Amino acid sequence: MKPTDSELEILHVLWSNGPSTVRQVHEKLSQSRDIGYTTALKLMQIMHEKGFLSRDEEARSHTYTALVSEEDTQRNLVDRFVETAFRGSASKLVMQILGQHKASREELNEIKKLLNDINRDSQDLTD
Amino acid sequence: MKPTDSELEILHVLWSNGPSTVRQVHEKLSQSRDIGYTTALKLMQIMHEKGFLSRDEEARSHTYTALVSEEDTQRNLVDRFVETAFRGSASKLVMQILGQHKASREELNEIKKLLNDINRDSQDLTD
DNA sequence: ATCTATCTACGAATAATTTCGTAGTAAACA
DNA sequence: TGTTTACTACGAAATTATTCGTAGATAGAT
Repeated sequence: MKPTDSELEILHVLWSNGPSTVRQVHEKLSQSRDIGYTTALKLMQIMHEKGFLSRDEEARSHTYTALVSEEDTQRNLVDRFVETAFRGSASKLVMQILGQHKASREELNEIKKLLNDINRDSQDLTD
Repeated sequence: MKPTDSELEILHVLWSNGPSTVRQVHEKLSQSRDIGYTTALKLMQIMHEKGFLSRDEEARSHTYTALVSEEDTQRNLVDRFVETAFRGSASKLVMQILGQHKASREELNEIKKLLNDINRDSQDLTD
């Protein structure tokens, strides 16, 4: 299933900080936007019901852990996004980004390296 | 403003087929999913209110035209998507797609060409 | 002229998301 | 021990998106 935008915010916190309590997540979210504590709590409870998070109820303040990996989730989101926004053309999306100069020179070089690796397998024709 | 998924479907029809009536759009949408005529009508009326579409009311069946371009819209959507799903890292998104082998060899070569053009301006270091 | 098909407008039901207040409980502290 | 603090659970309001039915008007066909 697809996490909502708010749910993604929470997943990002858990992915970078590891298992956390509601308070820890709320503190993090508060840095970037206005959000009440019980709002964060409710969201995490719903995510638990949905199976996105596991919950350790040993301590009074429960500790939540992401059950979905960042990679899998992003793969899923990208698939959907390519479908709805680019009618299935992943390369059109890539071209769109690269054309916008949204990547630094280092990043471009990294991407190019990756491309070279891929092309090595399948007979590169451009160079 | 951000078009919803349903609105995007309609925009795609108008982008590829040009100005169309509700009936024409509905016929196209019906090919890929179940949707009532008045649902399509309502969606297009709302999109008109939101400023996504213009409407020619000369004839009894109104003709709608997209007021936002495919390029601008996709740029916008990509920006949002990179922000919410990849915490701002466009290159991570690109790597994700390329790593998935979602592009054909021809597409990969096209992308590589584009990268070469970009690098030409800013002193390529990888080759 | 009447009937039928087609169109728009509009209201409203449904569902999903986001938000927070309140209540109740347990821990920590004074 | 009694009070304050921190936590969960729950209900519910507000918002947005999606859906379609019905009503009314207009054009075209018989």
